[in-house]
Amino acid sequence: VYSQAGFAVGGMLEHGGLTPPPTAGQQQQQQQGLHPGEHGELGGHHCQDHSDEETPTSDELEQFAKQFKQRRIKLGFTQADVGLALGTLYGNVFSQTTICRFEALQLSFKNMCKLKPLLNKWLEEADSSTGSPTSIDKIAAQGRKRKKRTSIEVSVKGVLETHFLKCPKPAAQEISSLADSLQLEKEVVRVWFCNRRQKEKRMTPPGEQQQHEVYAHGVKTDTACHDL
Amino acid sequence: VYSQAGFAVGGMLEHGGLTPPPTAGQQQQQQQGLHPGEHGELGGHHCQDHSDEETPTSDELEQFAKQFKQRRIKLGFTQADVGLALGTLYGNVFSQTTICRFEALQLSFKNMCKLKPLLNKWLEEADSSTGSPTSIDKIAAQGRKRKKRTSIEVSVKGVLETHFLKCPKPAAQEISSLADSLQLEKEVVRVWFCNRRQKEKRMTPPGEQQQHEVYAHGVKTDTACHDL
DNA sequence: CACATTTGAAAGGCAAATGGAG
DNA sequence: CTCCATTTGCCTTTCAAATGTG
Repeated sequence: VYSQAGFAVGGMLEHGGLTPPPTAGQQQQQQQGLHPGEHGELGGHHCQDHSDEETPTSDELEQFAKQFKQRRIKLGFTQADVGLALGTLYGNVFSQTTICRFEALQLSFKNMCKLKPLLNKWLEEADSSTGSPTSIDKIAAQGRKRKKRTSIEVSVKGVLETHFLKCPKPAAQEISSLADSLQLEKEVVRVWFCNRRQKEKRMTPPGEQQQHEVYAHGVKTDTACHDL
Repeated sequence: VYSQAGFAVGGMLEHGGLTPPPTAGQQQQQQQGLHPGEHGELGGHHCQDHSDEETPTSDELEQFAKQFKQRRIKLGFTQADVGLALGTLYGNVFSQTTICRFEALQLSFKNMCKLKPLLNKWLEEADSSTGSPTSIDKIAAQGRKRKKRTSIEVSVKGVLETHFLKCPKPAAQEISSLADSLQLEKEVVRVWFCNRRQKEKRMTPPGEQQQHEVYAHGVKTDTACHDL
């Protein structure tokens, strides 16, 4: 949705090496997500960076992202390849989506800063081993840190939704039995309700005040929804 | 015949603690009855039915796709996983996108017919090996058949586009030198022009009479574009 | 738990690759 | 080789699952 108007079609046809972006006269529209400015707000604790890397500026990030993409493509890797490689190399897999966002500068500033070192490392790695384009040992990375995202079936979602309407805040026990009957982990169901509530919140503000259901009972802090 | 009747599959002994089938609430579709009857929808095709597999009807495909998705999810695989697995199993990798399209019935009838057997095979495989969730030997599939899609950089595209405007039908030699200067395979460039021409065609028909640019030179059927 | 944020599975757009016919 | 139809995938985007913080 963002215009991403930045591409200056420089006729640069460098081969082999890659020239740092032209820096030709550019206007560069305002960045939407990157505002490095305020990391001092919560008591002066600056981004703890390794000695070798300090908090980059938005411009640096932008430059890096651009170059990263260029090289990646030149080396013949897809975003997905990179995401996977990060896992095999540093035990921290990422999805193609995340790499995409990084390249498009669609992550938060903090998030960008966090990923940059990793990607930079990968880039060096990939670059150096250009000579050996052989099997980039795709040994599956086992050290997966984040839980794999669960896909919830449409029909199952329907059931959950129904329950939510009846009781947006089920007690632990109810969650258990629900999870049980749906063959889902209890944790997944619990989180689903949390997220569902968040969603409800997000959607309500705009004028709509469907207050009947929610506090008609007068009970508020209670988790009572005993009727199923 | 596909033993698709087994969806309900109560069995699956899961030491983990999974409870048998839900059976609660409405049970989604449960009719397994195949309707070998009506055929002839989706155009009068005549799918080459191999000896072992009958050409499925649209309904059958729909049923299969639906069940396929359900089981895939239940087994905890992503579309991407499946695509990859097809490669390791039968040397025919597919992207997540394709699996997605299959499930959503967004492929041509012929295409659906072609993929169904493969997916069915995978499904059986995956199903049976439920007990051994161990490393699903993701040995990279070597037998890649289709060439990996080349990503063409934005700036490079710009250059190609420029050339196209000057000469939509460059001679082999020109293609060579162009490919050379852009560091792309000649074949990639050739195909790019082919595809570009197709695109041009697609966009023109609707009343557009964009004759100015194209044949301003007066040369039309000629492949002459000697001025670069 | 609420709320903010990170992150990914699936789906959509466009086009790269393929195959058949001339 | 071309054109053209078709298959197929890279990148993108949406919605929400998972995680982090108070």
